Amino acid sequence: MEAFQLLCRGGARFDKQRFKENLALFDSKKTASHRAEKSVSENAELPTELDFFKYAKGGSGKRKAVEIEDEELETEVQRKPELDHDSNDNAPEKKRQRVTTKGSDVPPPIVSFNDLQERFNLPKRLLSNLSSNNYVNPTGIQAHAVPILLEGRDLAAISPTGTGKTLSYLLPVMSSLGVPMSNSKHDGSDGVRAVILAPTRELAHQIHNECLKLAEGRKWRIVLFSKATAATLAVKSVRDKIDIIISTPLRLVASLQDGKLVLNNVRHLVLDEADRLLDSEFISQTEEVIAACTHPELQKCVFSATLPAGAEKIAMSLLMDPIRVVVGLKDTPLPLIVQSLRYVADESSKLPTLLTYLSQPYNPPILVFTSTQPRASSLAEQLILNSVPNVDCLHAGMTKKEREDAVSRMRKGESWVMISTEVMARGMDFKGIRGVINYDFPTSVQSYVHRIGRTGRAGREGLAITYFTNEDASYLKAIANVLSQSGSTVPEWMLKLPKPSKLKRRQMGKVNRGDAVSKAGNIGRSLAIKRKDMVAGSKRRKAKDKDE
DNA sequence: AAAAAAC
Repeated sequence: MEAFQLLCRGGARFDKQRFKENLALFDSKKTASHRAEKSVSENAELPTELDFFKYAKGGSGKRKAVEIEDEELETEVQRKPELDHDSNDNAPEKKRQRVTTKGSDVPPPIVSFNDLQERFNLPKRLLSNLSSNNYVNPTGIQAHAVPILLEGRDLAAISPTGTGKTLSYLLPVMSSLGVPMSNSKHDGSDGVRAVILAPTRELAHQIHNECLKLAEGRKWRIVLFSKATAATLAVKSVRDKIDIIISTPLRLVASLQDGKLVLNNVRHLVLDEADRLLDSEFISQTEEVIAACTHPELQKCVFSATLPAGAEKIAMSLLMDPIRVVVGLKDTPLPLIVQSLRYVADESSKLPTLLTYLSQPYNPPILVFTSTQPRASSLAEQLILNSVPNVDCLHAGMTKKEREDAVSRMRKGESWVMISTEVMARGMDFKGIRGVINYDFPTSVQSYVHRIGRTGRAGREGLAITYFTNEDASYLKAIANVLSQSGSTVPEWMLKLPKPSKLKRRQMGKVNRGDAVSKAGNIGRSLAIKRKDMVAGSKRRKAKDKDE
């Protein structure tokens, strides 16, 4: 491991001169990356039926017409504030991100953050913290979600990657809490008042940072839950002064089971990346946290860029009289991400293809996704051995410190090529990421959408390239559909590929996509799934108890 | 379905 780190350092020298040259090159020739990619294709022998570039002349012609400005987005929001039906069947050529809401008595959206002061008496400090952190105008999801949450309603919010979901729940939660627990005005009810759940440590950390920005100037106690903080919170007098806990589910569950944490005063529970937190691997933990939040005035909300039908049903069953807000088309990436699919024949041609790509001028930093931890490590090693500069690696098999260091290098712009696993796929907001390469094909539509959503954030452009081999053929159609739906040009033959079996379609999260909102009675099935998961969860817990 | 992630 140490040897690897040394290698990493050695290979990771920051070559400012080259960096400058690259930037200069790219400012004048925006299409160079496309050309670089095309020249690579000469290396590979393509079977005619898989010759992507034969069909994809000019790459993303359709997409160029789609220029989304934040301002445009808002006018759209103002014009159509209260549409009352699902947008799933809308034509994909809709250029702008539109917002659809569903539910009873939906509060109207805000136009500017200042509206919040009149309508909800938002603390002045929060408003000034917004502007001092350069939050000027609310995004579509913020305009809709903030008033809904401030009215105390439960909410399911679906909005594309990089559209400001975090602020959409932090702002109303902090406003609703009103006065920090440390303030002497509080002596009645004691204990943690808000819990925010996220699926990875890195994401919890990032949410914590955002939360601290809003907290500036007041004595909020906002805790990024970890082993260390869990120990200090075992003391009731400390715990009772906590305002917000941000955590991964399992960390909270561990403390709950130890009896060292009580959540019976929690008034706000947020599930970020909700579909992930409700999937079969996480749901028993998530449910345990939800069950521990016993306060009758508990407000719950779920946020994600994707919400497959199964997860949506579970989410809706958790919420009380919920409002559902969808920005854009569900399970669809932002249109300002230029997406392409790249045929690489087989496993052995992936590395040469990537090396060629990285040997040409490209826009750093880029994020490269692999399917497993060992593949991430060894790919990073290979790139370093091949003298690729500023290569970095991040997966959950690394130590906490290694992970933190990698994130900080990324934030500082020191990494040009970050090799990672799914751990980086969701929620992480590295503003500068120019491109994403799916070195290994994503295993679901949701994974694809979240992975490429690491680029093209907050109105910036981004590039997404997905390698596919012959082995990935059965999943290709589903991903090709995503490209097509979000306005990228896709070769006809990909869309005409035979439908994968029903099993495969379910794997790709595509089943029931059209009629996602439970018109049909699939509730029995979803309950069955839920029960199965709970049994699995309790079995796991029992096994754990035995161990201890 | 499988890997990853969560402690």
